[in-house]
Amino acid sequence: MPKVKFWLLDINDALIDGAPAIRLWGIDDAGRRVAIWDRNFPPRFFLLANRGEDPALILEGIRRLSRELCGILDLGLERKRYLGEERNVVRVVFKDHESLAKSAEALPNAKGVEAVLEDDVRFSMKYMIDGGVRPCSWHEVEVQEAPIEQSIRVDRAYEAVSPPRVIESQGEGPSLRSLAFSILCPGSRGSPRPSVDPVRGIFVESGSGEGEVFLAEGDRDSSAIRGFSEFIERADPDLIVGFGSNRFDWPYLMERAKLGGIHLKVGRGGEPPHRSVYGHISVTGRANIDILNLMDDIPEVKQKALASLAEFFSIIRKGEMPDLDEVELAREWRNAGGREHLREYFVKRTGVLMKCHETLMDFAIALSNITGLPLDQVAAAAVGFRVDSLMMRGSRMLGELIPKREERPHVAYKGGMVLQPKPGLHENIVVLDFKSMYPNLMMLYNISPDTYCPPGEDCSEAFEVPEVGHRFRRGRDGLYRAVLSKLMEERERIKEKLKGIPKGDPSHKVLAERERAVKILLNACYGYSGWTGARWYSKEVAESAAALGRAAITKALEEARGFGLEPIYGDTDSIFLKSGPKIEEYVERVMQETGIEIKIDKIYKRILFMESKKRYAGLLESGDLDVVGLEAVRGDWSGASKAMQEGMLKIVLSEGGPNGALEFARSYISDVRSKAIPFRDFVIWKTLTKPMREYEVKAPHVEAARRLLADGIELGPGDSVGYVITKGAGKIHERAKPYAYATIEEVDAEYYINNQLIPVASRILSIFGIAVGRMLESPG
DNA sequence: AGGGGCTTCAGTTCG
DNA sequence: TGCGAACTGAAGCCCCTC
Repeated sequence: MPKVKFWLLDINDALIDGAPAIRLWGIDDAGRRVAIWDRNFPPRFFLLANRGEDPALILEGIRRLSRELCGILDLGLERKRYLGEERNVVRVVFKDHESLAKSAEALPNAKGVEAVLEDDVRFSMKYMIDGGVRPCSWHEVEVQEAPIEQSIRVDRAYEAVSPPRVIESQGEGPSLRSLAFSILCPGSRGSPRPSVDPVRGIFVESGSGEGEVFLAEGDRDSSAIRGFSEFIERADPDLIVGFGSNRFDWPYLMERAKLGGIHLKVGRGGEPPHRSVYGHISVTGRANIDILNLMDDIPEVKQKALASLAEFFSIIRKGEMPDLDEVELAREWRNAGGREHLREYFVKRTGVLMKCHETLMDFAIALSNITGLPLDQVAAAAVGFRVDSLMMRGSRMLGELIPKREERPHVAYKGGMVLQPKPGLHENIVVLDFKSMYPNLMMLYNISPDTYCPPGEDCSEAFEVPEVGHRFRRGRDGLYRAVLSKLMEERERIKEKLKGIPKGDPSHKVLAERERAVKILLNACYGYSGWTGARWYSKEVAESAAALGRAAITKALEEARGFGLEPIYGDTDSIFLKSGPKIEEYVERVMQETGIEIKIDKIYKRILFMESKKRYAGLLESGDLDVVGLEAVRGDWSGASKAMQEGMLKIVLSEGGPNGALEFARSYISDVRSKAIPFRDFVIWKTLTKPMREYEVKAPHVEAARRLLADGIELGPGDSVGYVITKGAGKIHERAKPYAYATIEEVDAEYYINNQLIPVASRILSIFGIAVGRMLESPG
C-alpha cells in the first residue's frame, strides 16, 4: 500500500454518498498540495453508566431499541475515567451525524445512563483527538490513489486506508504560499453598507511581493470581485491573510458577491467562504487568518490597528502609515486626488499586512500544533478554547472522558496577594519571581479537577490546601499535572535547542515563537481552571492554586527578615527587596521552604513607588526606564499626559529628587496651554465594551460614539473611540467630540491641564511633599 | 442651585 | 468566549447649605 507524508493544513468534515467522512488538506514532502479522504471514522459518543449499574444491561437496552434508533453501527463496553474515577461506559458508533444527534437527545434519559459524553465535540476535532492527528504536523498515512474530482484544486487526491500517524520531530514545516488582501469600501453615508456601497478596490499581495489591484468600474464592482476570486484560484494560496477580515472584508465581499450574483470560488473545492466556529470565516482547504485576532496575543500593542502592530515590529517607522478610520476614508474618497492617494495607501497597507503576517506566522503555527486547533481556528479562538483543546488532547493520554461544556453561574474566589508598597524612592531593589508559580504549584500538589476529593469522601493521604481546606489525591497524575508537565518539558527542550542556534537563523525564530506559544498556554491554565465555561472548570482547583500562591509569597516575606532583607512591595508571585549580601542564601531557603523555584528577575538601581499598588517606575541596571501600570503605559490617557509623565519619571529617577521634574511639568503644561504639541496628543482612546444601546451612563467616549452613530458610523463592542474634549460649558461628556470631527483650535487645553496633567504630575510630586495645587495651573 | 462626599459604572492594567 | 486585585475618572446620587 503506498504511503504519503503530509503536513496538515486544514481539516473539514463532509459527506460521501451520504456517509460521514473527513477531508484532510495538506502539503506532501515534495511540496504538492494534497487532499485525503478518510471514511474510516464514523461518528461516536460514550454513554456513562450510573455507578453500580451493569453496563451490559444498558447495552442490551440499546440493542433492543436500535430498531427505532437505527443507524448504530457498533456498540461496545469500555472502562474509562471520568473526572478521575474509573467508570463503565458504552461506546456507541453511528453511521451518520443525524443518527448520533437523535440518540444524543434520547439516551440521556435511558435507564441506568448518567450522561451522554463527547457528542458535543466537533466531529473533525474528535477525529483528530481520537486518532492522534495534529494540525501543522507531519503525518504518514497509507493510501490508495483516488481520482481528483474536477472541482478540487490539488495536485494529488487520496483515500486513507488506515489512520494517519504523526511523525515525531520531522523538523520544519513546508514552505507555505500566502496571500494578503484588503478591500477599500468608503461609505457614501456613514459606515459602508454592502447594500449600497460597492467595493471600490481589492488589493492583494502574494508572498513573493507581487501585488495585484482589482478596481471597480464606476459603481460596478462585479468584475473586481470576480477578478479577486479568480486570482485566488490561480495563485492557490495556503494562507489567506487579512486585517479585520473575519468581521469586515469577508462578510462584505460575500454580501456584494451575493448581490452581484458572483460565485466566490475561493476554497480548494471551489467553495465560497463560510462562517465557522469562533465567529471566523473559513475557506476550505486553506487557512484564512485574521491578523487582528492574533494581535490579542501581543498585549504590548495597545491600539488594535495595523499601523500600531507594524510599528511594534519595526516594519514601518512611527507615523509612516496612518490608520484611517471610516470618516477619514470617506472624506479622502471625496477629495480631489484622494482616490489616487487611497489606492497608494491600500497597496502599501497590503504589503505591510503581508510583512506582519510573516512575522506572526511561526507563532500561530506553533499554537495550532500544540493546542490541536486547526490553524485558521486557533487564531480566532479565545484563550479558554485554546486551553480546552489542549486539555482534550491531554485527557486522551490518561484515558479520561471529555466532560460536557456547561453553562454555569459565575462564582468568585480569592486571588493573588498584593502588598502595599512603601512610597518614595528606593535604591538597589531586587525583584524576585517565583518561576511559573501557578503551573508549578498545581503540578507540585497535583491540583486538578480529576484529583479533587470532595468533603466527606475518604481520600487517604490526600494533600490539604492551607487556608481553603480543599483536598487533592496524590499518586496518579491529574490532568492538569499531565498537561502542564508536558508543556514545561517542551519549554525546557526548546530552550536547550535554542542555545545551539545563532539568533539570526530562521529556525531560531521558529523555536523562539514556539516557546512563546508554550509560555502563553502555561500561564493560561490557572485562569482556565476558574473559567466557568471550561470543560474542566473547577472553582476548588483555581481557589487552591491561588491559596498556595498566597502561602508561598507569605513564606517568602517571612523569611526575608531573617536574612536582613527589607520587602518594599510584592504582587502575586514577586517580591521587591532592598538588596543585601545574603540574597543568594535567601533564595536557596525560599526554594527549600516552598518547593518552587525563585529567581532574580530584575534589579532596579532606583525605583519610585506612589501610594498605589500595581503602579511604579524604576531605572534598571541597563539604564532603561521601566514603567509599570502608570498612565504612561496605559492606552486610555492622552498622549500629552503620557509624555509628561514619562519625562517627569526619567528626571526624578535619574536625579533622585523632584525639582527637575517640577520644572519639566511646568514647562510641559505651558506647551499644552499654548497648544505647542501635536493634535493627536490630545486624543483619548477608549474601547466600547458593549452595544451602544446598553449604556446607561453618559460617559465621554460613549457620547463621542453617539455623535458618530448619528452620522451612520456603526460602532459596537471592541471598537475604539478616539475623542478630544472641546471648549465650552457643560459636562465633560457634552464636550467630547470624535477626533476626526475636531480641530486643535476647539480643544479645551484647560481640561487637559486640570484633568489629565495635574493629577498625573501631583501623584509624583506629592511623594516628595510638594503640594501642587495651583502651582502648575498658571505659567510662572 | 451648587458643592461635598459617597457609590456605581466603565475601562484598563498587573501578575 | 482565562482569573482576581487594583486603580482611576466621570457620572449619578444624597444631603446639606444658601
